[in-house]
Amino acid sequence: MGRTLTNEGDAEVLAECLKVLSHPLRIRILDELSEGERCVSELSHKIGVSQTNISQHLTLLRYRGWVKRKKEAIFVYYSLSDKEITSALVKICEIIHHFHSY
Amino acid sequence: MGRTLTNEGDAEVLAECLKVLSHPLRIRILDELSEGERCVSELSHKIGVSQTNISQHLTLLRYRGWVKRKKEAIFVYYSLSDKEITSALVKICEIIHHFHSY
DNA sequence: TTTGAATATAATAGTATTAGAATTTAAGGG
DNA sequence: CCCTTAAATTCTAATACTATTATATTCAAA
Repeated sequence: MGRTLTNEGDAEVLAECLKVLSHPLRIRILDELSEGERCVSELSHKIGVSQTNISQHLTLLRYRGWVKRKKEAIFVYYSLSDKEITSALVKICEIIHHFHSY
Repeated sequence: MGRTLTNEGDAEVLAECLKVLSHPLRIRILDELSEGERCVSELSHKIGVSQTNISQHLTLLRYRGWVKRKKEAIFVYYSLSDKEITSALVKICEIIHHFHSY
């Protein structure tokens, strides 16, 4: 088995991507969206944090390509930008799980 | 497909684990160690950052269970605490890669 | 066109991370 | 012992993150 990453830049980019996932709220948002699209207030209620805070995290997730936005009347619905994100999360979960039996 | 995480606590723990991996230097350290065990000064030279800094990140990686330490004479050798960490990194890399074509 | 609900933005403040400098500990060779 | 090298620790300054508060925007309904 050779080296995981070919050049230095990859580590930077990978780290940045992982950092987006390294927040409990963002994980829970993605987790919730894996069930289907949700509007901000739904997420806010279900997860139990302020609308403002949810909105900020959604902005970051959208900016980094994890979720997409759909405005409908007065509501804004968010959903996973890719169907496979759910299984990706599951896989990452399992991998981490394998080393840290929590 | 159901929910990714069963309860809230999981998101916290998963986030903490991912946070450890969310730093370019720590990724490069794990990457380097996937080739075999290395002492601190080797890592410092290869990666090109100060011994102090490498040492700090190694301490974190060890504390969180990613690497192990072996003291030999005046040197301290670090290695992956689990052989499969390399393939885990590769997998996570591929998963992230799939969404963010970098 | 005023009101109220849903969302976003801006500014702030507190906290956490990080890197670097200096210091300390540990070990071996003279 | 003293000196040197390797590594770890401590402290500090700078920066980055996060949550909160307050304010603004958007839209629909009355």
